[in-house]
Amino acid sequence: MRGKMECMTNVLPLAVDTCCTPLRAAVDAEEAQRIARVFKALGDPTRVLLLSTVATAADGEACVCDLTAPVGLSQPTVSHHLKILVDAGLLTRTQRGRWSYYAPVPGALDRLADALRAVS
Amino acid sequence: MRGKMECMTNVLPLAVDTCCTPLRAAVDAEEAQRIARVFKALGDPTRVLLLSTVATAADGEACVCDLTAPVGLSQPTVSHHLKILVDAGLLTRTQRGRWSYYAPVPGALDRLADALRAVS
DNA sequence: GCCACGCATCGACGTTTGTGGATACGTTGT
DNA sequence: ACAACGTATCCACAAACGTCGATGCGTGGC
Repeated sequence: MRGKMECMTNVLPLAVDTCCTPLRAAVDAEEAQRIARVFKALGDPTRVLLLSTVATAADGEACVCDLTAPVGLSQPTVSHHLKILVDAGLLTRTQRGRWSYYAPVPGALDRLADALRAVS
Repeated sequence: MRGKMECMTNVLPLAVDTCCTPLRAAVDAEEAQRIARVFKALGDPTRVLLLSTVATAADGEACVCDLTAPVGLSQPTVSHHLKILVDAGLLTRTQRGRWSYYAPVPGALDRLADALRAVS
């Protein structure tokens, strides 16, 4: 942008190149929305804690009753957060007996790190 | 969690090992909050688009007037989103003349990817 | 000194989000 | 069949968020 004199605002369409080059992102609006939806799922400390707790569990999975104590929230709230993580593609839910076991999706965080690199 | 009979809920403190092992996350509550704050900044499609637009700009920086058109929002709204990205440590702001130039913080996204790996 | 410009801040409004209590659903054991 | 248990869903509510118009602030040109 060296040598820029003024900005694109209120510039006639014919003189679009007299100012700044038209800026375009590496991702389009749809992909940005797709990426942001996953990031929003991790935009809450409770969900980061839940994801980390599930990922570091002994068998790589945990049921809801195991997760309420570590985060110190009620069971409906924990179920709510877990559902958001499942919808974001970060956790899976499998029901065995009366319990719902949540486990991390393999490679999901790696793909997220790749998406992070794709932004810039 | 194989051989689990019942959950930790309503279990006497003395019998804590009769059930599941007490779960602990790889990150504590404070680090989870620190990580979530950055992810929350990226949890909006407009901000993802803004970050990508700034990062892929010709000189690695862009002023506000260049960024309103790509996202199709008003100038106050764009300034608001840029401030959030700056507070999250993802962008820097430098004022030259009448313009405010925003540029990505080097290595910020890489450090975020590392934090992502530390979660699991 | 004055005006135009680019940007940040403020005030307001509708929407979304996080949370917990109450409740419904599916499963297990008796 | 029935009761107890673990979870998901529904409802309500306070708080936070995204957005824009109006306004204030600093800079540059006249």
